Formats: sequence, C-alpha cells, structure tokens
Amino acid sequence: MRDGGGSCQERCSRLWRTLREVCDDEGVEKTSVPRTARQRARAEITGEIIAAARRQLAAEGAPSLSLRAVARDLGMVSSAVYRYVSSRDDLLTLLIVDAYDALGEAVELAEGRVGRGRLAARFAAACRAVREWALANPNEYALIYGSPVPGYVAPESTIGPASRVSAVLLQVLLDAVAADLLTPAADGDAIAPAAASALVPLRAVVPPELPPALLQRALLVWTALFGTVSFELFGQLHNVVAETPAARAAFFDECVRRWTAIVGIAVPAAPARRGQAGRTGR
Amino acid sequence: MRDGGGSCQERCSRLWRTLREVCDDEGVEKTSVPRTARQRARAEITGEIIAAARRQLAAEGAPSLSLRAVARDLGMVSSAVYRYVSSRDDLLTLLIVDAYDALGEAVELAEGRVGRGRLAARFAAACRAVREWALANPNEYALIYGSPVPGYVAPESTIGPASRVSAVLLQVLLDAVAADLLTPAADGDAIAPAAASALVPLRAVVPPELPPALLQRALLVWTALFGTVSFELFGQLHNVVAETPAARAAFFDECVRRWTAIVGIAVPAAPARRGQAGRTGR
DNA sequence: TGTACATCAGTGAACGCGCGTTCACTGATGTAC
DNA sequence: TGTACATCAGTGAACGCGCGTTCACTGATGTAC
Repeated sequence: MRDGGGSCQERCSRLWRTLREVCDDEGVEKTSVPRTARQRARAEITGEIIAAARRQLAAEGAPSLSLRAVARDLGMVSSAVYRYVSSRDDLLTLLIVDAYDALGEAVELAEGRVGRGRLAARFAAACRAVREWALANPNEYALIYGSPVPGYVAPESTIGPASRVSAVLLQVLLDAVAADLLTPAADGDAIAPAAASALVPLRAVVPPELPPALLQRALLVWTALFGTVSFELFGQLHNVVAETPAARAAFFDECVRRWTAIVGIAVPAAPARRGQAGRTGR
Repeated sequence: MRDGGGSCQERCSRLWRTLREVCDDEGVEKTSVPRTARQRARAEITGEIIAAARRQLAAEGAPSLSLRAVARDLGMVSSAVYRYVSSRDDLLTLLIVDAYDALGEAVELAEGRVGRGRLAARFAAACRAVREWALANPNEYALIYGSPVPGYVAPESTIGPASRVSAVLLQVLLDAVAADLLTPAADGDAIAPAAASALVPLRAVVPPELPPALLQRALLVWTALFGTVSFELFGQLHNVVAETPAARAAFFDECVRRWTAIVGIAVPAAPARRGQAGRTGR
C-alpha cells in the first residue's frame, strides 16, 4: 500500500478531512503496529500482493489482471493468494483505492508546493498533476476513470479516496471565496432551479460558502479536466492535437488557462508560461 | 450494419463530407447491390453476425465479447464465423465503426431537426443527442469513448466515422461565424503560440474561417461534453448530482447552457427550458 | 441445356491455453495451562 | 520452562469453464465449356 496521505497533516485541506469523516464511518481497519511475526509477515505479503498486482495492471491493463498471474509473480501457488484476498473483485477494489490514493496524493503534493495566496497557480498545479499522474500511470487511470468493469460494483471504501482530487480543487475555490478573489461570471451565472436542486448531494458535503452557481462552474471544470485527460490518454486527440509531448502539454496548459477563467479565478497577467509543463511553481 | 447516414444528403454537413473525403482514401469496399444468392446470403449473415455481436455487447460489455458466443447466438459452429470475420479484433473494429456511425447519425438527425438559424438550439440538440445515445447504449459508448481495449489498435477505417459528431459541432460553429453570431470571449481569447501550433492537425482538416482561438474554445467544449457524459455513465457523479433522471438531465442542460456561452454562441433570453430533456425543438 | 470442375459455407473435432475457486493436506507459528 | 492444542500460511491437485484459432472434411452453389 502506498502511504496514502498520512504525512500531509498540516497541508491537507480541511475539506478533505471533512469528506473523510463523512465517508469513513466504516471500513477503517485500525492499522496498529503489528506485533507477532505472523502479523508482520501477513502485512508484508499483503503489500507484496498489491505491488505485484499493480505491476501487472501497469503492464497488461485491468481486463487481464488475474489472481493466478499475481501468485505466479510472487512464486506462490494460486490458492495461497486467497489467504490474503477473498476474490478477484476484492483485489480490484484494493487497486482502485490504491490508485485513487496515489492520484490524490500526487495532486495534494503538487498543489501544496504552491504559495497559498497564488490561487490560479494552485489550481493549475492541481490540474497538471492530474494529467501527469495519468500519463505516468495510464492503466491505473483507466481503472478508475475509464469504463467500469462489467459486473464489478465499487464498495463504499472507494468513495473516500475518490474524492481527494475534488477536495483539493474545491479547497482552492473556498480559499478564493474567502479571499474575495473570485470574479463572478458577467452573465449567465444564475443557475436554473432544477439544476440547483440536482446538486443537493454535493451541497450536503460542501461548505455553504460555495453557492450552487459556483458549484456548477466547478463541476463543469471538473468534468472538463478529466474529459481532456481521458481524451488524451484514450487516443481521442489523434489527428486533432499534434502528438508530441510538447504540443500536448501546450494544449493542456491552454485548457487550464481557460478553465481558470471559467471557474472565476483571476488569471495573472503573463499570457502563458512556456516550456516544460512539469513545473508547478513560478 | 446500420445504414450509416446515406439518407441525409442535403442536411449532412459540408464539413463531414470534407472529412469523409480526407479519410476515405482506402477501405471503402463498394457495397454494390449483391447479385448471386451466395453474395446475398453472405451480406445477410454478415449483418446477423454484427447484430448478434451488438446484442452481446449491449448485454455483457466489450470485455466479454467473444466470437464463440456470437456463433452460439446464431446457431453456428464457432469456426464458421471465420468465413465472415477474420479475428476477434476484426469484429471489434466492425462494432466500433458501427457505434461511431450510430452515434453520429443520432446527433446529425437531432441537430438536423432544428431550424438552421437557431444556432444555440442546434448546438444544444447535438449535445443532448450525444448524452441520450450514450444513456441508451452505454456499452457501445464505453467501447468508443471508454478505456481502450489493451492490445487492440484501431485501424484507419474508424477515424472517418469517429469524426461525425465533431463535424456536426464544428458545422454549427462555422454557420455561426458565417452569420456573424459568435460573441468573442471578452478577454483571454488570445491563444498561446505553442497552443496554436499544437492544433495544426485539426486546422489541416477544418476551414480557415475557424481561427485557432475559436478551435481551442471548441475543443474545450468538446472534451467537456464527452467528459460529462462519461462521468455520468461511468458513475463518477455518484454522490455529486442526484441520481434521478430528471436531476441528471437538469444538470446536463445547465452544462449545455454554459458550454454554449463558452463557445461563444449567443444564448437566447429564456433562462432554461424546463421539463423533459428529450425535446430538441422549441 | 448438360456436364465437369471450382468455389465457398458450414461442420466437428481438436489444440493449447488461462482463468477463479475449492478442498484436503502439511508443517510452522502462536497460545494456554 | 515445557507440553498440548489451536491457529494459520502455503501446497498441490482438481473441477469446470470459456476462449481464439486451425484443419481436414462434406455438401451445396456457381461457372465454363
């Protein structure tokens, strides 16, 4: 298991902690320090199973992930894996949680490196971190944001980790609201009543400083962000945006600039930063 | 095979025909009227194979699509299918082309039903048609816009049909430009040079009336559209937007309204149409 | 029009593979007296 | 501290399944003389 964000206590957004409380009523399994040799071994081997599964996922993709291959990779007999994982679906769940956590952590770290007052830069860093993590881990990304595995139903334990990225983005918005740095869209920022009430589930979990119209803007950008990353990763930009990494990064940066404006965060004067998209600061 | 848009001669966008010419250098297989009984039977059974595959796809999803199951469904022996389809990948390609064509046709029809001058309504009709087709055919949608099947590489023959939806959307933009009805975004509509040159592949296939900055806006909306539909279909809106069909439709309609503004098409005065999302006119 | 041959659709058996999951078992690790 | 029992990790074999693909074959449909 990756460490999953236990190390970012002070940086970790208030919002994420709130969401965590909401979602973590069950399934927290106290990971107290293991004592006996057996417990230690069990924890270690469980970790190795997940690591092997992740390797296989990265190499072959989710559809051809198999318990037998994982066992083979570890030099175990296939039935032995059942001491640690109750079924293939269970292993899938572990990987899904793991992927959400890895992405969430990457985004939190990237966004956390930017000065708190630089809201546009924080937003951009988060967006870029999503894309970069996805490019570096395409199969893990596809596992969580691609087509659902038929017959698999994600258990409750996935929804906490799944919300980490959104929590970061929303926290940026919250801070912008608090600092009064959000430019409301000139017109059309009134939201249809039906649309406002459609957002009830989200509003139940988000502070009231974020009014429906702002949430709507945020959701629009949220879906656009993942839509763009998915399109790039899934080959839909073929023959549309040039294939070179630089061109892809430039296209994405341009999207980020516009999303920033759409969501209402003031964009700094400099038109667009050139060169590597990997930089988060400056 | 679905009929694939041969019937919309006058409505079918100029742009789509242009793209078609660009893409159809090869792989057109003259479907002249079959003469002999053998040829007739062959065409018919090929159709039945695709229909059976589509049924299986709809029922089980792409990952568990198998030649043997298709054969079983048709009462044939599995090896007989190889008279019509050279491999499983070949069958997948047929289904992919079929799905793109079905979606493209649905969008063309919906958009074609709206009066030419009502640009915002045409745009909205196209967006809604995408969503409705996706909701009605989730597995076909996942096949073309979900995670790519590992190891499968889409052949050239898919890229023509894949561009039908974009062609409709771009045609709306073209008409808006021609009628001088596009409101340029107040600020930030200058595009970074690197981003402009990233769009070279798209610009090669699109009339010069569409400048880079406008294309960028169009792409942003394009990815947002499919990102939103994918999120809804793939379960990412769980706990965010209420689950009822009405709430989902209201959320989507609100997105459409904003995309319309983002892309620069003037939105009519009426704030939002209420009731069924299925209506395209009025 | 009639025969001889070529083409082709569909059969049935087989090859070789991988999968998830169960089950009785062995030996090592832990625990209670 | 030492023994008796319980717990648990890992083995190896098996069940039952489905898959893609090949191949020699049969019989029907088409074609050329």
